[in-house]
Order: sequence, then structure tokens, then C-alpha cells
Amino acid sequence: MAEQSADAVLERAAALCARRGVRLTAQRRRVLEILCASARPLGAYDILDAMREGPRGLAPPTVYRALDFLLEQGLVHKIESLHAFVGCHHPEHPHASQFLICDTCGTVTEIENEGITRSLGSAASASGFRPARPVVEVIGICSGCAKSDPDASPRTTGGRT
Amino acid sequence: MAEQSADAVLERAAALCARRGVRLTAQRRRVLEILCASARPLGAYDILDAMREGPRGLAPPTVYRALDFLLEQGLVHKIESLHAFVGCHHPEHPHASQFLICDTCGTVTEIENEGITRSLGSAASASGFRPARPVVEVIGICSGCAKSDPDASPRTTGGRT
DNA sequence: GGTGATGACGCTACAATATAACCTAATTGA
DNA sequence: TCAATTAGGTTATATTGTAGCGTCATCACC
Repeated sequence: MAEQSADAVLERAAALCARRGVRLTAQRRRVLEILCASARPLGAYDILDAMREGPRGLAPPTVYRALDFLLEQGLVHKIESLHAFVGCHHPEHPHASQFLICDTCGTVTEIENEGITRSLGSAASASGFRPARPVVEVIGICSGCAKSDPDASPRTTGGRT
Repeated sequence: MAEQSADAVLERAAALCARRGVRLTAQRRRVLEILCASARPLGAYDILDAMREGPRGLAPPTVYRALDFLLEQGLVHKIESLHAFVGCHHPEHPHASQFLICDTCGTVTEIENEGITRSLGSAASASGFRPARPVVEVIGICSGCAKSDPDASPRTTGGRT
């Protein structure tokens, strides 16, 4: 996510980890760095490739372990419908993960919509369901792409899944 | 989904397809049947196994092709966070797909919450985003599991992804 | 400074999910 | 009936994610 300086995000992540008594090791930091430097979500193997550009050859478990850590700490999010990961902009406070995913240009926008959060909560409690991890991913076409191609239709099948 | 007679669902699916002029072939019907008979979401390879119990040996593309068709027709839904599929209860009218997924017993409940739909819509339009396919999957613990084990904590990592 | 416990990582192998590509068979519409 | 279209069979392979094990680093404590 390039909208904030990656440095700033990294710095805040380090502070957060220190405060929580967990270790932001070199590998974990590197993965976070790569994710923050990307404007779009990256697959685990994309990250792996990026890390291999350095000296050493790494294997998938290294990346997945770093991602597990970063997910637990709320420093990155997983986009389930893309099998991909993005850096989080505001890891300081817990929040639902809600995303707008452009099917044309691939950019992902994290939103924090109180209405969605509230509706989800009341829908869950109406059925006695105890929510732990909400996944909200709206796939569609972002305003930029809609403008440049007003007739664009999503690659995604149907509209009624 | 066993809450409605699978026969009834199948019958309505056939009628829908006829009305739409698309073909609910034997393979497609079989996949839908298997999904409707299951109380829980099934992976593509689970379906494949179930289909292999008959005479012939089938390959993955057969199942994935049938699933693509059923998804397009809104007869099944994909649960992104589980890489699995469920039959849809009310394919007649288009609807957002919203699910409560129990992390303990694995059951998936499809809900249709007007508030969620509305919030998603307004959040999207606020950013000029044209939504095509909303993915709403709340992972947590269902009321039944919460009752039988009040301290159950989700298998899912963290609460703050 | 040792030392044992724990956590992080390298590495190999493999499991699970999904698709490409090509060909044959069935169905449709004229 | 025949050409066009759609569905399905088959092989191979791509993509995503884990298990399991050994080694090294770090930390708490003596």
C-alpha cells in the first residue's frame, strides 16, 4: 500500500511489536516491507519471489510463517477471494477487515464502515452466533476503471453468486 | 443443505434452468444433488469423490465445470474462506451471499440481511465503486457450539486480521 | 559466563486446490 | 442431415498451502 510512506508503517509496526513483546524479525519485517511497497495485493509466492531477489534462496514455509505472524499481529490482511495479502494501514486499533476489490485494475481499498460492522454484529447476535473474524470483500469495479471504461463488466462470473 | 428437501431444490433448479434456457445436465444435476444432500460445505474434491462412487472415474475439470455453471446460475455459492461450496436455498431471486460459518462444527448458515446489503451498497457508492459480487463470511462460533462449550475459542488465528 | 527452554528459520517433501489444452460426443437450430 | 455450438473426458500441470525435522538464535535463569 503506497498511500502511506512504507517507512512510517514499518516504524509503527516495530513500535507495536515492541509494546506487545513480540519480535519483528528481519524476515517478518521484509515481508511487511514488500507488502507495503506494493500497490496491490500479493500472493505468497509473489512475496517469495521478491525475497529471492536478494542473495539467498528461500522456501515457501518461510513466507507463510512470516505471514502468519503478521496476520496474528494485525499488520497484514488476507484477501480470501484473491488468495493474496495486503499490508494494513492502521494496525493500532482492532478493526473489521472490509475491502473493495477492483476486478479490472486489481487494486484493493480497505474501508472501515461502521454501518457494515454494526449490521454484521446484529445479524450475528440475532442467530446467537459469536463472530470472531468477519470477511467482507466486495468485488467490483473501482471508480477509476469505471470512468475509463464505462461499460466494463467484471471478469467475475455472474452477479448472483 | 438438508433443511429443505433436496428433491424440492432440485426440482426448482430444473424449472429455473428451463425458464432461462440453460441446460441442467446430468453431471450438473449430480453435483447440485451432492451439495444439497450435505449439511456442510464440500470441497471440489469431496464432490469428486462422491461422484466417483458411481461407476466411472471422473477428473477435476468435470466437477469444476459443473460448479462454474451452478455458480453462474446462482444455484450454489462458494465459501471463499473455506475453499468450499454450498447449495443455495433460494436461487429464484438474486441476493447477496452472506454466511455465518461455525469454526467448531463447520456448519454454514446463509443469511439475507437487508442492513448488511444496504451498508455495503452505501459504502461502495461513497467511493464510486460499482459492486458486482459481495463476499460476506463471518467466521465464529454458532449458538449450538457456544452452548455446548461456552469457552470455545475459534481455531482461527487472532481476532484482528 | 554457562545452560536449558523456547522461538525462529532453512529445507525437503508433499497435500490440496484449481486450470490449460486438446479432443470427442451430444445437442441444437436451420 | 449437417454445421455450429456446447458439454464432457482426459492428461498434464499450475498454484496455493503444510508437515515434519533439524539447526541456530535468543532469552531467562542460575
